[in-house]
Amino acid sequence: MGNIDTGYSSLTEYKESVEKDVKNLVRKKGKEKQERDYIKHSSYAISRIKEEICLLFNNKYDLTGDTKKINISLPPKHIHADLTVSVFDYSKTLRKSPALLARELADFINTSQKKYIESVSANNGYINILINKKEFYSQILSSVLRLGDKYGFSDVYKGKTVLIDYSSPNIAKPFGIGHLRSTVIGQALANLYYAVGYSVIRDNHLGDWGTQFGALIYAYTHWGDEAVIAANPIEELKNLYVRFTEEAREQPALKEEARKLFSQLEQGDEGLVILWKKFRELSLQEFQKTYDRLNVSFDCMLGESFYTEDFNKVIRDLKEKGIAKDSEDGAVIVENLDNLPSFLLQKNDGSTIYILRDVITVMYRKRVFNPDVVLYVVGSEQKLNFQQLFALCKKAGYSGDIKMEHVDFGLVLIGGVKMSTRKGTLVNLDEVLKQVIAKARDLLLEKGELDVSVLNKTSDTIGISSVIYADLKQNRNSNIEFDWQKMLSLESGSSVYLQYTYARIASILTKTNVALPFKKIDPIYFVQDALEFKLAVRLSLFPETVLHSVENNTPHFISAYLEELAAEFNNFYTQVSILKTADSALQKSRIALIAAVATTIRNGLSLLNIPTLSRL
RNA sequence: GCUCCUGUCGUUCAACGGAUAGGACAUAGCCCUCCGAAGGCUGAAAUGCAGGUUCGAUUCCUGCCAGGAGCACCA
Repeated sequence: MGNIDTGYSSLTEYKESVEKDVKNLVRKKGKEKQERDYIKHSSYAISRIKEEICLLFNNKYDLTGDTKKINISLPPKHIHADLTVSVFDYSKTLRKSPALLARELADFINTSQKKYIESVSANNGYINILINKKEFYSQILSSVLRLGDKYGFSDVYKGKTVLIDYSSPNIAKPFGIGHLRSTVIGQALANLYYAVGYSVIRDNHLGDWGTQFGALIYAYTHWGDEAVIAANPIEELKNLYVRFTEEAREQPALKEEARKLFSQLEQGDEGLVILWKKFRELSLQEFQKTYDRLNVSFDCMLGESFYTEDFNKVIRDLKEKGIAKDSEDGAVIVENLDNLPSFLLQKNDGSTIYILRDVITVMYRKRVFNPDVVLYVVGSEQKLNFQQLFALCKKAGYSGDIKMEHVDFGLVLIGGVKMSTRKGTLVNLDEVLKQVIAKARDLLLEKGELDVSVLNKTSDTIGISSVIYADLKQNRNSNIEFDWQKMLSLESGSSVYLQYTYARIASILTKTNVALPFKKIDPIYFVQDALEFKLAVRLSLFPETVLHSVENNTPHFISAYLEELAAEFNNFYTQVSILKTADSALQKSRIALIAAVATTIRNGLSLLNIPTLSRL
């Protein structure tokens, strides 16, 4: 965080100051790991059910005994049951037909002693479960309300460390809607991994090094206008860069100039370092505004510029290991690695190229953070590069047993093709936010009765949320066709639906004078409507959903879950009046239920880095 | 040319190899004197084509078709 303006004036000083920040960070994370309170996953009601099933299965057949492998979910609508477990996996290992196995297991379970399960029935390869409602219901509600904003968290990955490399915008280029994807997916994953017990290092791997800076320096010194830049830094730096690429097309010699300048920068040329530092800081100030709006934060911003030390040593080592070699013109290349296309490591003028800096980054991360997992949240167009990077690091022994994963995502397309800065088809994130906030504001004014002081804040929150949510609700790997109308939609299927549901509940709770969170709920089962119990069962699956989402790096599992939960609540809401419930014990029980729903919606959205409002 | 990704209602997205393929927008209707209608309820509407694997395929394999991305001195 602290390396925006540390007053350095040379590359050496810059790196020293960053090193110091990193040392503090490592200490801080170590301490946090020690002192953090973890919530036992086994304490959740759903875990107890799974354990019971697991035990019963193992009593009948000698199955693996791993609770994690029990596949539990809600049954489809037409099945009358609370939960369902499939036996397909076991049917393969036991070489029995799914239908027969399910029947045998169901019969066995029905004649055994049970605590949480009332009874089961077999259907095809499924075992449909009726739960001991009294026991289960009170356990779920009390755990949601007791844990509050920690409901859904667990200790499953306690002790593990993950480093997440995300956002990583390029200096001197506007923050496009494409970078939003890496930023919001990365931030959601950071929240999710933390929730299941990981120690999380959030690293913004800035694109602040490379030949582009040679180009930028050339453009700046030849065409730059100080006053224009001061007025609108990023826009002007972008214009300079665009002008450079245009002119370089006419005169290829300019590219040579840019390479030369970058090479000099890399060798620490004082004048060039000052320019580079200026570009970097101007950009970071702009980026910070965007991060603040999105409520995104990092533990460190170790850009590419930080990983250039000792690259000759690495090159030498890779050559000795027979992985890299000199090409005829003096560059360094890697050939025949795992059948991947060969690639360049170092240019023939001795300066570094991105993949070499990535290798050094891996080594640094291994040495300093020693993570179990590293996630690269980067677009799918870089898939090949990561295959090459991972293969090289593995072969050279640089990554040890770190699990490195490219969490790729599709492009944001416009008119079916990739957005491009040069073609001017890049949609600026600020522009999107501006419009969506204006739309939210109009809508709020239409609904009336909001005083101006909260109007701005609320429309900001709604607008920004819906942009984040639109991205996170879909599977990462497919391309997104950018569509203004869809982007500006604030109806069902947007974050507003969830925030609206939350606000509805908050409103009821205010009217019943119940402050959230309330600590105690009577452990009595008092359910009149079938929907109440169904809601509770769905609530119990939230911790499972969080885990599932982490295991697949898919934040959209959370949004899907929340939308189903909200829909079920809204249905309940139209059928039952909480305020008019005559029986006071029943009313109390219902209040606890909706409070638990609200808590879960809030927690889920918060994992996606989206805030809730008690009033829209 | 080679490699990878994606083809699902009109549109845009879901669906660990599993039960009747699910939502949203649009569309045809219904529901506010009643806890917030930014809501709820009821319709119509889809797995690119051809084979294969098996108890079962939108999902896995092969071929074809269509769209997108990548393939050394950019990142």
